[in-house]
Amino acid sequence: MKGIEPKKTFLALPLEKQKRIIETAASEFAERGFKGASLNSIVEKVGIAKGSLYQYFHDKQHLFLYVFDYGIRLAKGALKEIESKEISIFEQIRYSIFAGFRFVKKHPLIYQIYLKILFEDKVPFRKKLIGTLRFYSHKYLLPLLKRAKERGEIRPDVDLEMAAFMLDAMMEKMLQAYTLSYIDSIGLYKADDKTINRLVDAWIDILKKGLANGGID
Amino acid sequence: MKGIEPKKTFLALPLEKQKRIIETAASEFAERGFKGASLNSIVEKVGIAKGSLYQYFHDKQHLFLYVFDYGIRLAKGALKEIESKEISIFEQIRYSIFAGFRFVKKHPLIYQIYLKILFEDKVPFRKKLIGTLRFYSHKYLLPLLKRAKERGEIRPDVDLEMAAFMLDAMMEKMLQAYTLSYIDSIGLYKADDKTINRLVDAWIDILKKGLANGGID
DNA sequence: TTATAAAATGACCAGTTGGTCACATGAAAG
DNA sequence: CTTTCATGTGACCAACTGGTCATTTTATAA
Repeated sequence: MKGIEPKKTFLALPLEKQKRIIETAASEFAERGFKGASLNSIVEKVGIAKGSLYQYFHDKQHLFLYVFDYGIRLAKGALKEIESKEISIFEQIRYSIFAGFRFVKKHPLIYQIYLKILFEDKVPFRKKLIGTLRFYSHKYLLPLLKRAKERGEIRPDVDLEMAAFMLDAMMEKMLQAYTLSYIDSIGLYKADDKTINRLVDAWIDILKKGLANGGID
Repeated sequence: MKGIEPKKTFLALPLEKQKRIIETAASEFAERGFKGASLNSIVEKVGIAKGSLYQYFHDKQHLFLYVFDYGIRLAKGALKEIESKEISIFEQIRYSIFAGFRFVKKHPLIYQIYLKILFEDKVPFRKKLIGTLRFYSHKYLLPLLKRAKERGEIRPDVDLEMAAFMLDAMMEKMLQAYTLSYIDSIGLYKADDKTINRLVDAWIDILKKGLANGGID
């Protein structure tokens, strides 16, 4: 899905106008999803004719893919190279969730588009699109966990596939709770850094030690 | 949101016809969400005139709420009274996730509707609707955890609010992975009971003991 | 059988959608 | 100044949407 190009006409536009079009479209897709987004609404808000939009993009899908790809490029490297750092797995996890919060704070629209299309009907290339934005995927987490196990930071009998799945589920839900009030139940919605820190601390503590009382079991 | 009633005309219909209408509508909402669902498509599949649908329900929203409510009634008591059982918190959690799997197996359409409207734009009464289907909510989990802590099954310094949030996130994701292939990464998608058992065992193990090596930290 | 009420029907409506295209505008080239 | 050509435009299109309603069909009652 890399490198979606608009028509040349669009690239000839003043950068300011390009930006206005992209951001207006992103806002529309974030609010209404792919199918629900209205091109009429977009051109009206931007202040251009409908025909002009079709000088820039072949169709709705082309515009959508370009907007998403544009967002991805902005976010590039959000999680870059945490792996290489010489810190414990739990510090790596902490860095990862902070990176996620930083991303949804800085690019709320692209994250909202991601949420909209997660379960939406017949979104073009959904699997590929959400794949590019799921930083907490197996592909990312599993190597971290494996190396941690080799270093002895993780119990040798832990099922790492399951551990990655669990981390993914919890981190994703935290970002959702930060973004949508009706998902939140622990005060994460638009929380300040101090609150986030406190919650992440509590989270990591349970991650490390588990819930059970009395050491091993 | 309890007790959504259709018009009397609908209730006078043969039960078989009622069922056909509800199930066809449920299938349409499950596939396309609230806004995306087409009444034309529904009446065509059922084989009735458009006007007839409006003899049964006031409008699209009324039909939607009735279909959802109907699904809820079927599912009623899926998690009933686990709390009262004299088993450990981890057995209670195990029962809870099994109850969830049983539900999405038995009523896949209503669960798919739930997923569709989770992030959809402007769904009527979304918060209330998803509230009725989120069995793993704070309201349900927190009392369980509190009693478990009092019984000494959970470490006394565990943040129970966070623990409930974590359990919610992971259990929800398991049901999603069971339902949608593109969410799954550990072989949960439409998994058989044996596989589910194995995965739940691995999950509970990590829940209890945590990830960290070496007991307390 | 007839009269009355209830329910089923589908043509129709206004509104919206994504997309098109003949034309107007403007800038550059000769 | 004129010609050429890329860009901008918005009326227009067919396809669809949720919703209406005069009319017909069916069931009930007298």
